[in-house]
Amino acid sequence: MRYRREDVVARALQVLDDYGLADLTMRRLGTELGVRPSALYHHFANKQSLLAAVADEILLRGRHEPSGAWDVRVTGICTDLRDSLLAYRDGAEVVATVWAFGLGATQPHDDLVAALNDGGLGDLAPVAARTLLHFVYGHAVDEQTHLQAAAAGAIEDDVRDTDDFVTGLGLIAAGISMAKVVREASADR
Amino acid sequence: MRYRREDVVARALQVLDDYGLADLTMRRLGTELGVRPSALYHHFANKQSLLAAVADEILLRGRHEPSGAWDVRVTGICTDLRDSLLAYRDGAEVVATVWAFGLGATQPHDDLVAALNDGGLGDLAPVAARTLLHFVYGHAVDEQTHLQAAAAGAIEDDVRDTDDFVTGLGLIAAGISMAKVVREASADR
DNA sequence: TTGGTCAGGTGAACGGTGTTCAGGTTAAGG
DNA sequence: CCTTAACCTGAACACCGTTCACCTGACCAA
Repeated sequence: MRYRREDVVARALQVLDDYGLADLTMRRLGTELGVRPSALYHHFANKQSLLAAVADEILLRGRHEPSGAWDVRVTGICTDLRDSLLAYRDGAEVVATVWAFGLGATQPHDDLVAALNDGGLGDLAPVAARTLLHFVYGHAVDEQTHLQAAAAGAIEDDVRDTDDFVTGLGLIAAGISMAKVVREASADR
Repeated sequence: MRYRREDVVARALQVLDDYGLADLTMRRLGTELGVRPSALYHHFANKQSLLAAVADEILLRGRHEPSGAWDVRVTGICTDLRDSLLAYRDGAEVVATVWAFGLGATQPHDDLVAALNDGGLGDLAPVAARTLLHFVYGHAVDEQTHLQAAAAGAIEDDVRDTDDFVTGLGLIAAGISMAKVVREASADR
């Protein structure tokens, strides 16, 4: 059996979901495909590139085209992003890392900037977008970490995290609305 | 020469600052101290514990006792934390990871919750504190990553990041103030 | 002064990791 | 059919964190 790039990515995503990021190793993935680890380097220059492709695949599978008013679109992008990250084991860490290293996973950022620009945020749009992303990624990583720690020990609250996410997101959204008002008021001067 | 726990931590912090997190290995640290790697396990149960001690040391060295009105204290804690993270190479990633894994680095969180409680945020205090932390950690990690990428390639903007930090922090602070007002208004009902 | 205790260190190994590379194999297209 | 290129092998390299039986030297009580 010979594989194409997309086959490897799909299998990597499955290994990630089944065994976690720590066990997503080139040897493990090779074994899973019935192939030597070195064969994987015909599809990806290194492991980071593989993970970048996995991150993009995670985002692609959970993507909803943003629609509606700019502010509901902003919160929609964030909650959809969160759902995408939580849909696969360690998904948040993978996507956050890839994004931080600038190797991919730019879709959520681009969508957010577009929505914020439609909202008239002007040059505040990029800052606001990154602020939102830092929150979503940080919260999702936290949630997934504690969720996995709870799976091997004491029981933790589950529903709490969703409320926390909505509340935290609302906090930032409120700050953005406020900044928009201030911006427009100073533009009238 | 025989070492104590604190000596090892100090040296680890120096290795981190000089060579980065990737090169802060048990073997490297051992060599730096003129000691076999196995000797380090007399001071720390594992590498994670070592890193936790390093993270706490980073925070301790940059710590300023919070003072003033609750809201200036909140922004003060955040900017001081950012300064602490940026004071050492890869400091942000180390502290953020230790905090995420729940192995230490709780001081900033505790300080924030205290300040927000003084501000009458009530049960919103923990959520607001974590939202602020996610922003500070995320922004600092981003900044340090791009700063290091710029050190080995194209030139990047430096001052921009500080402005972005202040702006983003202001966004969240505004959201918190707004939530506080809403909270107090609904309490009058 | 002596003898014991124990924190600190040694040396060697174990099982893992990402990555490289010269060469073999197989499917597809002219 | 034969060539070409994509795919894969096998073996090695240089690391990594961690464990464990054993040694050593400073300190303290007798």
